[in-house]
Order: sequence, then structure tokens, then C-alpha cells
Amino acid sequence: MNTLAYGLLSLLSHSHLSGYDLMLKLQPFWPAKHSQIYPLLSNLEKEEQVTFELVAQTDKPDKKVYTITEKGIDSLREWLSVPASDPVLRDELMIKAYCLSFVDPAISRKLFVSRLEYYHIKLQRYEEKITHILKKSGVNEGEIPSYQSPYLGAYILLNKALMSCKTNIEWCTWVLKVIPADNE
Amino acid sequence: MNTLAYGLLSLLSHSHLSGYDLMLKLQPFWPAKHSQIYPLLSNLEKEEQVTFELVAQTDKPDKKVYTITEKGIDSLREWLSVPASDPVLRDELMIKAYCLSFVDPAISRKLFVSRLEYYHIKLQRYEEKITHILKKSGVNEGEIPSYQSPYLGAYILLNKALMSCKTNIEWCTWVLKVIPADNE
DNA sequence: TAGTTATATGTAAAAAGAGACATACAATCA
DNA sequence: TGATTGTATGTCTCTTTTTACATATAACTA
Repeated sequence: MNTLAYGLLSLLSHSHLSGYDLMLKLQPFWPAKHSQIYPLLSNLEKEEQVTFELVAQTDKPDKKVYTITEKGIDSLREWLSVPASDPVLRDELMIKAYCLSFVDPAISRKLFVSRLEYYHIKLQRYEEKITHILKKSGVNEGEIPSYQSPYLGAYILLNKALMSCKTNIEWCTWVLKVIPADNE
Repeated sequence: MNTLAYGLLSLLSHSHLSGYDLMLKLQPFWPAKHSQIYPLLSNLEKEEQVTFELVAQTDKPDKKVYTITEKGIDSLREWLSVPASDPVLRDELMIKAYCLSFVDPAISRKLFVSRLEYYHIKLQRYEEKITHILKKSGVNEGEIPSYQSPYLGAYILLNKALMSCKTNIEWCTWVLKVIPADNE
């Protein structure tokens, strides 16, 4: 059982999802390709952490919809009791930032302008998602879902995503102010 | 040539370092173990991107001090001209946050309290480093190293690290306010 | 004095992750 | 009509990363 497996169980603890849906939903928290997810799901099924049901579809290909078992929930509970391992961030832009002065300011600027675009797209998505979650959870303006609410987890995560995104936009904007506008 | 290789070249573009030092210095930007770095350095040496010199030490084991070549600098310049790939963050705590409600609030709180400690230690280190860098670069109060300054890269990176760290502390603190203090 | 930590370099094996190959159906687009 | 995109599942291979094995010296600690 690796972290990815717990990621799948976590998502399944909130709703029934196909491998494909799990892959899409997991991206913001623990990026993984379908080639990693499908074999893992079949392992989890063998270990009776999850079960699946074949769901036939007419407009789309048939799918396997997975459900977490009691054993799976127990695994999650046990895993939650041990401290989380240190976060790992790998960002090429950070290495490039370190040796910026080897190239033209125009080239440096490009790196941060395109990253800024990337974060702006993310920001918009997160803002849409957070209003969606708050609407679904049915809390009033300014309120937060309760500890028992199944929406609390998603709300906490989206808040982190939003905060980090804003900080990164701030950083990129600041860097663009530091890099001279033209090759002087 | 993968990102790790460029990470090593980036560090070597600013100073002469041993494999061990490279490993330590690289951690905040592109975490890697020594088992990954030593073979890579010997490849880079074969490709004439770096050279090394055996340096004998009396109090510590002897070491190989690496130097970047002109070819290595050219590789860096070329690499800087292509856009940076998307950043990858993997954080177990985010997955745990998603299914928080399956365990006692006390257990949930522990996760965030220990993470908060982790970030506070990081914050202190980054603050020490940034004052150190600014002192070395010789800029005046409130000023920023110039584009040509070899300290600009480190200053930009430390600012990002500091900003992110503060945001994460803010997030953890907020989460701890959301999780009820006792099992009610 | 025995164990740990730090410095320093290396290899081997296992696990994790990315990319390509493979198939299939429906919808949309040029 | 042919190409692409989205949905859906799967395997295989290659790269990347982690963990373990291996050695050696010095300093510090219990």
C-alpha cells in the first residue's frame, strides 16, 4: 500500500468512481497516469479494499465503478493515524530561476509570463470549484462545512490550492518586476 | 539530460561543489538522494559538461570538487530557452485532509500540528538564508540584487520558499481553527 | 566503549512514475 | 469524410526515484 493507493481509497470514501474518474480527480493532489491507476485498482480489488461493478453505457464506453469496502475504510483510518510524510515539490522553473542571468532578460521573462498564465487558469478553476462545493454543502455565506460534513475535506483542499495559487501568482509577478524589461 | 542533471549544472554554474554538497544544496528545489547524483555526475563528466578535481582533506574524507565546463554552460543556456514543465507537488497531508472526518478530531489536529512545526523550522532557515544572501550580495536596505548579480537567482528562490512557507503556515493554522478542539 | 551523526563516495535492487502502444465507440470539427 | 477529442480500460517498456547495501574517517554522545 503506497500513497497513491490511499489516494484512491480517499476518493472512493466519498463517492463511487470509475478508474478514469479517479485518475482525473486525483490530479490536483497526487498526479498519476491511468497506467498506474488501473493495475493498482485491480490489486486493491484482490485485497478486498474495494469492489467494482460493471456499468454499461450507451453513449460512452462501459466502465467499472469502484466502491470502498469496510476493510478499505479501516485501512484509511489506520493510515490517518500516522503522521504525513514530508511534501515533495519539483519545479523546473525554480532551477531555471537560479541561473536566470545566463540568458537574455527577454528569455527569462517568457518563462515567468507563461507560468503566470498557467496559474491564472488554475486559479479560475479553483474558484469555480470552491463556489460549487459551498453550494453543494448547503452552508450559509461565510460559514464552513462542519467536521462531519463530507464536503469539509474538499473545502480544506480547495482553500489550500487557492492560497498557494495566489502566492505563486504574487511571486511570478514580483519576479517579472525584478527582471529588466529590455536587454540593457 | 534530465531535469536533475540541469539542477546540478545550475548549482555548479555559481560555485565549485562536491557531489555531497550538490546533494545537500539541491534538496529545496529538486530533492534527490546521493545514489542518484553520483552516477549522474560521472555521466556529466563523460559528456564533458563538468570536470572534477580530487581534493584531499585531513579532518574529513577526500572529495571530488566539480566545475562546470563551457559546454555545460551552453547546455544550461539552451535549456533556459525552452519553457519550464509544469510543477509537481505530492503531499500526503492533502490526501489525509480529504478524508479527515473518518478519524477523531484529536488525530486530525495532530497531523496539522506536526506539519506546522515542520513549516516553522523551514521558515526560520529561509529567513536566515535570505539575510545571509543579501549581506553577501552587498545591496542596501530594501534593494534587490541586479540582473547580472550571481545572487539574484538565490534571492528569487528564497523569496518563493519564504512566501510559500508563510502561506502553508496560514493554511495549517486556519485548518486547526476549523477542526473542533475536542471530540464533541 | 559502543552507538550515532556528519562527511564522503559508490553500487544494486526495488518501487514509483511517465510514455508509448493498443483497442473501441461517440461526438465534434475542419 | 477524415481528424481530433473525450470517454474508458488495459499492458509494456523505459526512466526516475527510493531504499538498501557497502566502505571509511572523525567527532560527538550515552
